[in-house]
Amino acid sequence: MELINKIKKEGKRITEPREIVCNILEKSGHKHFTAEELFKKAKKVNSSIDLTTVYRTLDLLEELNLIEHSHRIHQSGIYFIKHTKHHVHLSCESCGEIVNINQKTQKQIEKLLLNESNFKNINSHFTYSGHCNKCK
Amino acid sequence: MELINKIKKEGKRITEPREIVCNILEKSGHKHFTAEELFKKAKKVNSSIDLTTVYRTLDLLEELNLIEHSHRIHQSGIYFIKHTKHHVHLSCESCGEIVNINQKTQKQIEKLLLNESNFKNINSHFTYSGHCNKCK
DNA sequence: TTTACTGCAAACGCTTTGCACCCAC
DNA sequence: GTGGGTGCAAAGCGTTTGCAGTAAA
Repeated sequence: MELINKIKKEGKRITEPREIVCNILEKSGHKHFTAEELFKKAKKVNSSIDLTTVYRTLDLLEELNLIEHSHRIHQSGIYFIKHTKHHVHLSCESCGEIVNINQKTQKQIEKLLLNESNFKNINSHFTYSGHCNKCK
Repeated sequence: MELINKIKKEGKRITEPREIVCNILEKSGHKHFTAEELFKKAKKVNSSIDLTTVYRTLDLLEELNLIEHSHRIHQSGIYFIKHTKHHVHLSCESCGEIVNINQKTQKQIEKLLLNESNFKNINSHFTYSGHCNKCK
Protein backbone atom coordinates (compact mmCIF):
# COMPACT_ATOMS: atom_id res chain seq x y z
CA MET A 1 0.00 0.00 0.00
CA GLU A 2 3.01 2.23 0.13
CA LEU A 3 3.20 3.19 -3.51
CA ILE A 4 -0.43 4.19 -3.77
CA ASN A 5 -0.15 6.30 -0.61
CA LYS A 6 2.78 8.15 -2.07
CA ILE A 7 0.74 8.86 -5.17
CA LYS A 8 -1.99 10.27 -2.96
CA LYS A 9 0.50 12.35 -0.99
CA GLU A 10 1.64 13.92 -4.25
CA GLY A 11 -1.90 15.10 -4.89
CA LYS A 12 -2.43 12.62 -7.70
CA ARG A 13 -5.70 10.76 -8.00
CA ILE A 14 -6.23 7.28 -6.68
CA THR A 15 -7.81 5.16 -9.41
CA GLU A 16 -8.42 1.46 -9.75
CA PRO A 17 -5.81 0.89 -12.46
CA ARG A 18 -3.21 2.66 -10.33
CA GLU A 19 -4.11 0.63 -7.27
CA ILE A 20 -3.90 -2.61 -9.20
CA VAL A 21 -0.51 -1.85 -10.76
CA CYS A 22 0.93 -0.66 -7.44
CA ASN A 23 -0.29 -3.79 -5.69
CA ILE A 24 1.30 -6.06 -8.23
CA LEU A 25 4.60 -4.22 -8.02
CA GLU A 26 4.65 -4.38 -4.23
CA LYS A 27 3.30 -7.84 -3.60
CA SER A 28 5.80 -9.66 -5.77
CA GLY A 29 8.94 -9.12 -3.78
CA HIS A 30 10.67 -6.47 -5.81
CA LYS A 31 10.82 -8.49 -9.00
CA HIS A 32 11.40 -7.00 -12.42
CA PHE A 33 8.40 -6.67 -14.70
CA THR A 34 7.83 -5.76 -18.29
CA ALA A 35 4.83 -3.50 -18.96
CA GLU A 36 3.21 -6.44 -20.72
CA GLU A 37 3.62 -8.70 -17.68
CA LEU A 38 2.08 -6.11 -15.42
CA PHE A 39 -0.71 -5.62 -17.92
CA LYS A 40 -1.55 -9.34 -17.98
CA LYS A 41 -1.57 -9.56 -14.20
CA ALA A 42 -3.67 -6.40 -13.96
CA LYS A 43 -6.23 -7.74 -16.42
CA LYS A 44 -6.85 -10.70 -14.12
CA VAL A 45 -8.04 -8.22 -11.50
CA ASN A 46 -9.97 -5.99 -13.89
CA SER A 47 -10.15 -7.06 -17.49
CA SER A 48 -10.98 -3.60 -18.77
CA ILE A 49 -7.58 -2.16 -17.88
CA ASP A 50 -5.51 -1.00 -20.84
CA LEU A 51 -1.82 -1.40 -21.63
CA THR A 52 -1.59 2.35 -22.20
CA THR A 53 -2.73 2.96 -18.66
CA VAL A 54 -0.10 0.57 -17.33
CA TYR A 55 2.57 2.54 -19.18
CA ARG A 56 1.18 5.81 -17.88
CA THR A 57 1.08 4.52 -14.33
CA LEU A 58 4.67 3.35 -14.64
CA ASP A 59 5.66 6.76 -15.98
CA LEU A 60 3.98 8.40 -13.02
CA LEU A 61 5.69 6.12 -10.51
CA GLU A 62 9.00 6.80 -12.14
CA GLU A 63 8.44 10.57 -12.07
CA LEU A 64 7.74 10.25 -8.36
CA ASN A 65 11.04 8.41 -8.03
CA LEU A 66 9.35 5.28 -6.71
CA ILE A 67 10.35 2.88 -9.46
CA GLU A 68 13.04 2.65 -12.12
CA HIS A 69 13.25 1.06 -15.50
CA SER A 70 15.99 -0.40 -17.61
CA HIS A 71 16.26 -1.05 -21.33
CA ARG A 72 17.17 -4.29 -22.99
CA ILE A 73 18.36 -4.85 -26.52
CA HIS A 74 15.58 -6.25 -28.74
CA GLN A 75 13.36 -6.80 -25.76
CA SER A 76 10.91 -4.73 -23.82
CA GLY A 77 11.94 -2.57 -20.89
CA ILE A 78 11.85 -3.83 -17.31
CA TYR A 79 10.35 -1.90 -14.40
CA PHE A 80 11.10 -2.43 -10.72
CA ILE A 81 10.74 -0.74 -7.36
CA LYS A 82 13.55 1.68 -6.66
CA HIS A 83 16.19 0.32 -4.36
CA THR A 84 18.14 2.48 -1.98
CA LYS A 85 21.30 1.51 -3.82
CA HIS A 86 21.24 1.94 -7.55
CA HIS A 87 22.03 -1.24 -9.35
CA VAL A 88 22.03 -2.54 -12.88
CA HIS A 89 21.04 -5.83 -14.45
CA LEU A 90 22.36 -8.70 -16.44
CA SER A 91 19.80 -10.59 -18.47
CA CYS A 92 20.04 -14.06 -20.06
CA GLU A 93 19.18 -13.87 -23.74
CA SER A 94 17.88 -17.43 -23.73
CA CYS A 95 15.75 -17.83 -20.63
CA GLY A 96 15.24 -14.20 -19.70
CA GLU A 97 16.62 -14.58 -16.18
CA ILE A 98 17.61 -11.21 -14.74
CA VAL A 99 20.32 -10.95 -12.11
CA ASN A 100 21.31 -7.84 -10.21
CA ILE A 101 24.76 -6.37 -10.57
CA ASN A 102 25.74 -4.40 -7.52
CA GLN A 103 26.60 -0.77 -7.35
CA LYS A 104 30.28 -1.31 -6.68
CA THR A 105 30.75 -3.33 -9.85
CA GLN A 106 28.80 -0.81 -11.85
CA LYS A 107 30.94 2.02 -10.51
CA GLN A 108 34.06 0.13 -11.59
CA ILE A 109 32.64 -0.33 -15.07
CA GLU A 110 31.79 3.35 -15.33
CA LYS A 111 35.29 4.25 -14.20
CA LEU A 112 36.82 2.08 -16.91
CA LEU A 113 34.68 3.72 -19.59
CA LEU A 114 35.30 7.24 -18.32
CA ASN A 115 39.04 6.64 -18.18
CA GLU A 116 39.09 5.66 -21.81
CA SER A 117 36.95 8.48 -23.17
CA ASN A 118 36.36 12.18 -22.86
CA PHE A 119 32.91 11.48 -21.49
CA LYS A 120 31.52 13.10 -18.38
CA ASN A 121 29.08 10.43 -17.36
CA ILE A 122 27.84 7.01 -18.32
CA ASN A 123 24.20 6.03 -18.60
CA SER A 124 23.54 2.84 -16.65
CA HIS A 125 19.95 2.82 -17.75
CA PHE A 126 20.22 -0.37 -19.71
CA THR A 127 20.58 -4.06 -19.03
CA TYR A 128 23.66 -6.07 -19.86
CA SER A 129 23.02 -9.35 -21.56
CA GLY A 130 24.64 -12.70 -22.05
CA HIS A 131 23.93 -16.35 -21.34
CA CYS A 132 23.49 -17.85 -17.92
CA ASN A 133 24.97 -21.18 -16.88
CA LYS A 134 21.79 -23.10 -17.48
CA CYS A 135 21.44 -21.99 -21.08
CA LYS A 136 23.41 -23.25 -24.08
CA MET B 1 36.52 -2.71 -53.82
CA GLU B 2 37.36 -5.30 -51.26
CA LEU B 3 33.92 -5.91 -49.86
CA ILE B 4 32.27 -6.38 -53.22
CA ASN B 5 35.00 -8.81 -54.27
CA LYS B 6 34.41 -10.89 -51.19
CA ILE B 7 30.71 -11.00 -52.02
CA LYS B 8 31.61 -12.28 -55.47
CA LYS B 9 34.02 -14.84 -54.05
CA GLU B 10 31.18 -16.22 -51.94
CA GLY B 11 29.20 -16.87 -55.09
CA LYS B 12 26.76 -14.07 -54.36
CA ARG B 13 25.62 -11.80 -57.13
CA ILE B 14 27.12 -8.39 -57.81
CA THR B 15 24.36 -5.84 -58.12
CA GLU B 16 24.33 -2.08 -58.24
CA PRO B 17 22.82 -1.57 -54.77
CA ARG B 18 25.44 -3.87 -53.28
CA GLU B 19 28.25 -2.05 -55.06
CA ILE B 20 26.98 1.30 -53.88
CA VAL B 21 26.62 0.27 -50.24
CA CYS B 22 30.02 -1.42 -50.20
CA ASN B 23 31.66 1.65 -51.71
CA ILE B 24 30.18 3.94 -49.10
CA LEU B 25 31.28 1.68 -46.27
CA GLU B 26 34.82 1.45 -47.59
CA LYS B 27 35.41 4.98 -48.79
CA SER B 28 34.55 6.68 -45.53
CA GLY B 29 37.42 5.57 -43.39
CA HIS B 30 35.79 2.91 -41.27
CA LYS B 31 33.16 5.18 -39.78
CA HIS B 32 29.99 3.99 -38.11
CA PHE B 33 26.77 4.26 -40.10
CA THR B 34 23.11 3.79 -39.41
CA ALA B 35 21.15 2.01 -42.12
CA GLU B 36 19.37 5.30 -42.73
CA GLU B 37 22.62 7.19 -43.27
CA LEU B 38 23.83 4.60 -45.75
CA PHE B 39 20.45 4.73 -47.47
CA LYS B 40 20.62 8.52 -47.91
CA LYS B 41 24.16 8.36 -49.29
CA ALA B 42 23.20 5.50 -51.59
CA LYS B 43 20.22 7.41 -52.96
CA LYS B 44 22.54 10.17 -54.10
CA VAL B 45 24.21 7.63 -56.37
CA ASN B 46 21.02 5.92 -57.51
CA SER B 47 17.77 7.35 -56.29
CA SER B 48 15.82 4.16 -56.87
CA ILE B 49 17.62 2.22 -54.16
CA ASP B 50 15.44 1.09 -51.26
CA LEU B 51 16.06 1.08 -47.51
CA THR B 52 15.09 -2.58 -47.42
CA THR B 53 17.87 -3.40 -49.81
CA VAL B 54 20.35 -1.52 -47.65
CA TYR B 55 19.31 -3.62 -44.68
CA ARG B 56 19.56 -6.80 -46.72
CA THR B 57 22.99 -5.86 -48.00
CA LEU B 58 24.12 -5.14 -44.45
CA ASP B 59 22.75 -8.50 -43.34
CA LEU B 60 24.67 -10.19 -46.12
CA LEU B 61 27.91 -8.41 -45.25
CA GLU B 62 27.48 -9.36 -41.64
CA GLU B 63 26.82 -13.01 -42.50
CA LEU B 64 30.05 -12.96 -44.48
CA ASN B 65 31.77 -11.61 -41.39
CA LEU B 66 32.83 -8.42 -43.17
CA ILE B 67 30.98 -5.92 -41.03
CA GLU B 68 29.50 -5.79 -37.54
CA HIS B 69 26.67 -3.90 -35.98
CA SER B 70 25.91 -2.63 -32.54
CA HIS B 71 22.65 -1.65 -30.85
CA ARG B 72 21.88 1.59 -29.13
CA ILE B 73 19.11 2.36 -26.68
CA HIS B 74 16.28 4.30 -28.33
CA GLN B 75 18.33 4.80 -31.44
CA SER B 76 18.96 2.87 -34.60
CA GLY B 77 21.75 0.33 -34.90
CA ILE B 78 25.19 1.27 -36.19
CA TYR B 79 27.09 -0.72 -38.82
CA PHE B 80 30.82 -0.66 -39.41
CA ILE B 81 33.56 -2.59 -41.13
CA LYS B 82 34.86 -5.42 -38.98
CA HIS B 83 38.12 -4.66 -37.26
CA THR B 84 40.70 -7.28 -36.51
CA LYS B 85 40.27 -6.51 -32.83
CA HIS B 86 36.74 -6.57 -31.55
CA HIS B 87 35.80 -3.34 -29.87
CA VAL B 88 32.72 -1.72 -28.46
CA HIS B 89 31.34 1.80 -28.51
CA LEU B 90 30.35 4.64 -26.29
CA SER B 91 27.83 7.03 -27.76
CA CYS B 92 26.90 10.55 -26.63
CA GLU B 93 23.16 10.81 -26.07
CA SER B 94 23.19 14.50 -26.98
CA CYS B 95 25.35 14.90 -30.05
CA GLY B 96 25.55 11.27 -31.18
CA GLU B 97 29.36 11.16 -31.18
CA ILE B 98 30.58 7.58 -31.10
CA VAL B 99 33.93 6.73 -29.58
CA ASN B 100 35.63 3.36 -29.63
CA ILE B 101 36.32 1.49 -26.44
CA ASN B 102 39.25 -0.84 -26.83
CA GLN B 103 39.22 -4.55 -26.39
CA LYS B 104 41.23 -4.55 -23.19
CA THR B 105 38.72 -2.33 -21.41
CA GLN B 106 35.84 -4.40 -22.70
CA LYS B 107 37.48 -7.58 -21.45
CA GLN B 108 37.85 -6.03 -18.02
CA ILE B 109 34.18 -5.08 -17.99
CA GLU B 110 33.15 -8.58 -19.03
CA LYS B 111 35.33 -10.03 -16.30
CA LEU B 112 33.65 -7.85 -13.67
CA LEU B 113 30.20 -8.95 -14.82
CA LEU B 114 31.13 -12.61 -15.04
CA ASN B 115 32.67 -12.53 -11.55
CA GLU B 116 29.45 -11.27 -10.10
CA SER B 117 27.08 -13.65 -11.83
CA ASN B 118 26.67 -17.25 -12.83
CA PHE B 119 26.79 -16.22 -16.48
CA LYS B 120 29.00 -17.91 -19.02
CA ASN B 121 29.40 -15.03 -21.43
CA ILE B 122 28.52 -11.42 -21.92
CA ASN B 123 27.10 -9.96 -25.09
CA SER B 124 29.04 -6.89 -26.14
CA HIS B 125 26.76 -6.30 -29.07
CA PHE B 126 25.49 -3.00 -27.82
CA THR B 127 26.71 0.53 -27.39
CA TYR B 128 27.33 2.18 -24.06
CA SER B 129 25.95 5.65 -23.72
CA GLY B 130 26.52 8.81 -21.75
CA HIS B 131 27.40 12.43 -22.35
CA CYS B 132 30.61 13.66 -23.89
CA ASN B 133 32.54 16.64 -22.59
CA LYS B 134 31.15 19.02 -25.15
CA CYS B 135 27.52 18.31 -24.28
CA LYS B 136 25.54 19.62 -21.31
C1' DT C 1 -18.11 21.02 -10.96
C1' DT C 2 -13.76 20.50 -12.91
C1' DT C 3 -9.99 18.50 -14.99
C1' DA C 4 -7.03 14.40 -14.21
C1' DC C 5 -7.34 10.03 -15.78
C1' DT C 6 -9.11 6.50 -18.71
C1' DG C 7 -9.78 3.22 -22.83
C1' DC C 8 -9.52 2.99 -27.54
C1' DA C 9 -7.44 3.69 -31.87
C1' DA C 10 -3.97 5.22 -34.31
C1' DA C 11 0.86 6.65 -34.99
C1' DC C 12 5.57 6.13 -33.82
C1' DG C 13 10.64 4.61 -35.24
C1' DC C 14 13.35 0.97 -36.64
C1' DT C 15 13.50 -3.26 -38.80
C1' DT C 16 11.63 -7.38 -41.08
C1' DT C 17 8.58 -9.89 -44.19
C1' DG C 18 5.72 -11.10 -48.36
C1' DC C 19 5.32 -10.80 -52.95
C1' DA C 20 5.61 -10.24 -57.86
C1' DC C 21 8.93 -8.51 -61.06
C1' DC C 22 13.58 -8.40 -63.02
C1' DC C 23 18.25 -9.14 -64.21
C1' DA C 24 23.05 -11.40 -63.04
C1' DC C 25 24.76 -15.49 -63.92
C1' DG D 1 16.37 -19.77 -68.53
C1' DT D 2 16.36 -19.68 -63.58
C1' DG D 3 16.32 -18.28 -58.98
C1' DG D 4 18.69 -14.73 -56.31
C1' DG D 5 17.99 -9.99 -55.65
C1' DT D 6 15.05 -6.02 -56.01
C1' DG D 7 11.48 -2.28 -54.89
C1' DC D 8 7.25 -1.61 -52.89
C1' DA D 9 3.85 -2.19 -49.47
C1' DA D 10 2.64 -3.85 -45.38
C1' DA D 11 3.40 -5.87 -40.89
C1' DG D 12 6.11 -6.35 -36.69
C1' DC D 13 7.27 -4.84 -31.96
C1' DG D 14 7.31 -1.99 -27.92
C1' DT D 15 5.92 2.37 -26.79
C1' DT D 16 3.64 6.96 -27.22
C1' DT D 17 0.04 10.22 -28.56
C1' DG D 18 -4.66 12.22 -29.58
C1' DC D 19 -9.06 12.33 -28.30
C1' DA D 20 -13.57 12.19 -26.36
C1' DG D 21 -15.79 10.14 -22.46
C1' DT D 22 -15.67 9.21 -17.34
C1' DA D 23 -15.13 9.64 -12.65
C1' DA D 24 -12.10 11.33 -8.48
C1' DA D 25 -11.69 15.29 -5.88
